[in-house]
Amino acid sequence: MSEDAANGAGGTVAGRNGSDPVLRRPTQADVARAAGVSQTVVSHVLNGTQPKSMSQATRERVLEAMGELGYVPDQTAQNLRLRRTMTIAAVVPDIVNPFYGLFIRGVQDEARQHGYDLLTYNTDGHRDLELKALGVALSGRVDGLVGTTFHLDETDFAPLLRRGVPICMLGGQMSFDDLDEPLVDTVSVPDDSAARMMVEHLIDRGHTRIAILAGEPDTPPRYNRERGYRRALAGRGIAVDEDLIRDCDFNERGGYDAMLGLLRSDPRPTAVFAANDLIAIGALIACRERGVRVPDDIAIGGFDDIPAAALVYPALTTVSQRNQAIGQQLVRLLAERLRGTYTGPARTIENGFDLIVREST
Amino acid sequence: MSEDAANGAGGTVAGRNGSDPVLRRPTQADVARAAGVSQTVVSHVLNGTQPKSMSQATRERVLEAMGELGYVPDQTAQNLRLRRTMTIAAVVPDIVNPFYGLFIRGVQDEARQHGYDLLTYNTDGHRDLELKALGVALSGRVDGLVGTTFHLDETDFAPLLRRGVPICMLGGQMSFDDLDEPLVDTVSVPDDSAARMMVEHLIDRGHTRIAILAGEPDTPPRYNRERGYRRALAGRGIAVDEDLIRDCDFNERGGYDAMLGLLRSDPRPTAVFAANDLIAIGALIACRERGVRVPDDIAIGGFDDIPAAALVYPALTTVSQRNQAIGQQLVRLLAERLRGTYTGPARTIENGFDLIVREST
DNA sequence: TTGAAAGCGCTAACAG
DNA sequence: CTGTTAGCGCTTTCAA
Repeated sequence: MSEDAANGAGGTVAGRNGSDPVLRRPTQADVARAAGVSQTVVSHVLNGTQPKSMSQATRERVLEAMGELGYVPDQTAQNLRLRRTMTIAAVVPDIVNPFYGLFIRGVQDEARQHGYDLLTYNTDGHRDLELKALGVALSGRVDGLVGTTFHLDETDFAPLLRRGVPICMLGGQMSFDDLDEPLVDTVSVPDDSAARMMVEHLIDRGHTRIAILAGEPDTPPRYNRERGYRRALAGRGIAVDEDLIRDCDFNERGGYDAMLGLLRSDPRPTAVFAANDLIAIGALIACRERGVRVPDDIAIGGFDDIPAAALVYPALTTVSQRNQAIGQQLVRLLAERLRGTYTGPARTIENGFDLIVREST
Repeated sequence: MSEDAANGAGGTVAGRNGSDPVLRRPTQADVARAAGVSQTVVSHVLNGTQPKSMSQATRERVLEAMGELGYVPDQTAQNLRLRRTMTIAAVVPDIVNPFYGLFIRGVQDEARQHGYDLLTYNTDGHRDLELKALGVALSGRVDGLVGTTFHLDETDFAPLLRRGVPICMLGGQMSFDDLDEPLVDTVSVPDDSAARMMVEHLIDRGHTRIAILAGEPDTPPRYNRERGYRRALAGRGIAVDEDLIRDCDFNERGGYDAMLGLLRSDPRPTAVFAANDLIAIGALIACRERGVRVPDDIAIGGFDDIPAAALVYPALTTVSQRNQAIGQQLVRLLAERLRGTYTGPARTIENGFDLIVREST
């Protein structure tokens, strides 16, 4: 109502294709006109600049005009002018995977804490989509980047870094994790040590014929977890049977299919280490269907400690990555760079992990 | 390297607080200078405007300069100029809830299809956070809005609608769902009918003493699912025992706690309808702990068909909302409005649902 | 076939 | 205490 009147001549704009007319957003100029001041003043009361000097009367007049017009500052204009968007991007393979869902939630909460919005990208672990996600940072849409990628290396990140866009990644999954001098801040999850701990737990339970449902080939998690598996066996003097190392998709279906294959092998393994909980749960289901008792006939260990791990039957022994905390941690590192609080070389924070023994082993 | 040189005088800018110097992003002006043309021409080759007229030679020179400088158009400038951001916002209570995780994934995929990026907001079902999410749309950061809110009504959406920002919501959860003339497009999930179907299934199994773990008070899902529950009982001539209607949080903990309460009631219910799968899973765990067999002693039905529902033991009978499809559907509606392909009155699409009978009932 | 210039809405240096 | 002015990087009319 008052908004309509105050917009003055030409205050409305034709809706596209003849729908209801749409109001033009009021601008600072509109507010200034309504309050009888210059646009500058409006900007100043908006931003609280010139704290001492402005007269109380003017400020109130402006505030009132803003209220009447329903003025809301145009972020796109602020973004251009201030050269920042107060938005960060989070890149993950798949938000539906509870591990990344929790991770994103941590990112989200921490980002809000610092006043940042969050743009999310699912890459499904495909390089082209991962690159596309970097593109949004290159085009100035976001101020920084967190997340994890499977197929990017330092040269992919370089253009961003050169332009001063800070990047903080979930490490231990990055291809360039082995570089001497990391280029981006990372929270590193020591996948190999964690995997090793899990497999050693299996060995401690008396197993020697231990299979691994290793995940998708050519991905960092796969690589690191398999490495941990091999080291655990080697450390205890157990020979690796390559036939016990099985590829599979990182989800229930993958675990289910691969487990069926494993059940046909002779002799059967007495324990299996699944590269993530989704795989482990799929394996659990395969066993149940085939009448194989867990853990009596076969022990199954998982990885990630997603919420469902505690809920399946038998409850899954797994390794916790504290994923929500990782997301928060990452944003904290990023925020320090965005604020300029920290400007030093790349940092690596080693994330902890816990072996969580439940019923499946 | 070439980028450095080509930026020419003043091409670098001091990093904040003395870190490595950071390159200024090349602009169209930089490209124009390098190619010996005007900025206008650069813009034209970038956007393919003036398709016929430009000389091949010029175009190539410009393209080459772009490549050398590593030019990427500044989205914030485009946003301001074009008055659109190619970004939409998705508002959900909690992305960690698999129902919304899947929903978001659907939104994400469909949005990318149409060239839109996605800004996500978790509200935890709190009105203030829901309003904050609307704020980003008001400030011009996004071109449209999808998602679901618990505590907003038509008056909250009005300012956005007035400004021509299209909104498409997951209905059946909205407070103004009962309005004669809905103001926003909705994909409506008929919670009440679906809940009714579930409860009737329980009755068909011979149960008459049926409890409901109803979820959080004063939320639309709670309201609608409880209504379906009441109607099912009424329809079969079963009196409602108000003591069998229990509040709980929409998660496993809530289901667990409420179920323990229910197990203490005398006489015990022989079946319980949980307002979502997370609640149902919590209830399952409570039963297992107390040695109550499901479904023999108590049958449990859920709602949502999250992936874990098929994986718990016993596998959960539930009702599927086809949630990923809902997200896609919503974005499709939104995209039509953004493109101007559709400009008519608000549409409501009734979403289907399926009763999925597994082992828990 | 190309270029000059206006302006999207805002911030901030500077002048009065 | 308030206003003038110059852009941020881009698109798009209009003129040459």
